[in-house]
Amino acid sequence: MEIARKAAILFWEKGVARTRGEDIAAASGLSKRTVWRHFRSKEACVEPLLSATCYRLVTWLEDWPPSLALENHLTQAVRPDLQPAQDRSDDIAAVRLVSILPQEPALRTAWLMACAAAEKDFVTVVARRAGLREEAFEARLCAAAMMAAVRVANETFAESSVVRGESYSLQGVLSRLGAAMRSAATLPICDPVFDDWRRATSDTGGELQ
Amino acid sequence: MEIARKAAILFWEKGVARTRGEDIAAASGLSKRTVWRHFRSKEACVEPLLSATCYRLVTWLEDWPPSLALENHLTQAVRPDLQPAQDRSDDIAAVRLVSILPQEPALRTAWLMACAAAEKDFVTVVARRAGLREEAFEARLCAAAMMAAVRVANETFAESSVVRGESYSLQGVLSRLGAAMRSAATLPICDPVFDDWRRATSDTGGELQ
DNA sequence: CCTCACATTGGCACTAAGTGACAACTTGAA
DNA sequence: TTCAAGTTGTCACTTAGTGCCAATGTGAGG
Repeated sequence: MEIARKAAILFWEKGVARTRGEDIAAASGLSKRTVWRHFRSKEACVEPLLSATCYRLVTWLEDWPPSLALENHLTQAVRPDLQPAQDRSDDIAAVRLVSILPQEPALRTAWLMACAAAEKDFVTVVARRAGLREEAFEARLCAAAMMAAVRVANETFAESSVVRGESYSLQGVLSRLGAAMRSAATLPICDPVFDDWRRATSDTGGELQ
Repeated sequence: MEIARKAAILFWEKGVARTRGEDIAAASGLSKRTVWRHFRSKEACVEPLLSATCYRLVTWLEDWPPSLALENHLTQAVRPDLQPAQDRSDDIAAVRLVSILPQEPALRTAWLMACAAAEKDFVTVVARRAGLREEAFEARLCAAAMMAAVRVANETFAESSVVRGESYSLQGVLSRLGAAMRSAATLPICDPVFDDWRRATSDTGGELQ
């Protein structure tokens, strides 16, 4: 993670092409060998940072009470003043990287991989809330569609905030994010969920496997 | 594209790690230099093949008449007997690659990039059908969610057909695909679309943009 | 038929990414 | 203390990927 932060700074300042693996290693105070032991590739070095922003959402949603709607949980449980400063600066670094995706095609692979990793874990949240098994096609589909919404919202947000210099409050971002996720959801999990509904559908779910 | 076909065979037979760029070049009857001129990386060599399957869907949907529902267009316009043999064998190669994604993490980047490329073009189809501009957030969101559905359906299909050896008809695959896309769509474009509805909503769309 | 412009390819030297093997150094439990 | 296991560094090595220039193909205009 420390490596990821250093790599993000270098990528942002010098561009990906002008940053060598050796530079990342030096900036992290490690040997080249150690960097390659941790990451498959140069671009993958920033994946933990990119994943972190996505995972943060997943984490927030992991303790999403069944009785609350998505937007209510997001805006109530996530208190801007309680977010660690580290997280905040990581988010900024991640958003910066996302904002230069169009100029840095190599970074896109890292971004997509980060989203894919978060999606994988998000399946668990979706499956639990919908009362489905994690392998159920319906659960995977819903998680993928919702994460796609998160991805596009992030990309749009990154462009408008970094490139066009507009600024947003965390609450504003969260409500847009919530709206996007809700509209993309393929299962009725964004509204409060009740056990009797779950029980009624859990054995029919996942017919495509 | 020829390169992509040869690379896919090698990746499938020997695995990605055991296939060198030189091997791909030799199999294609080209020099190493030329291969690197066409592709950013070893894994990217198979992107055209992976994109092709995704693009095929996009292409089919490009002449999707406004008056038809998604499933009707797919099952009517796509005649299994009219599909070129080349396309069919490309599809098989692509599905094989998708089926080994869990064992070949390096391939996942190529797969995600291919989906992202198709998504970009799919935005056009969605925007036209919804009467939105291509830059509209709502259009990008819908395209992303639907392409996520296509991706997950493909992954699920690849697993069950290649790994578990089940077989499907093209019609069956298309109807599942159509159902997945419909459920992921965030705009009402899967049902027949009428101009008056489009006109009524086209100027309010894309408010986040 | 020539030839000039332009695009595609190959060859070669080179840089940088990434790996294998082994030794040194922790760290924690017995 | 000692042993085992995990982490890091060094060094040699392979492979990915680029820069540069020459060679070849290809089509338009003379």
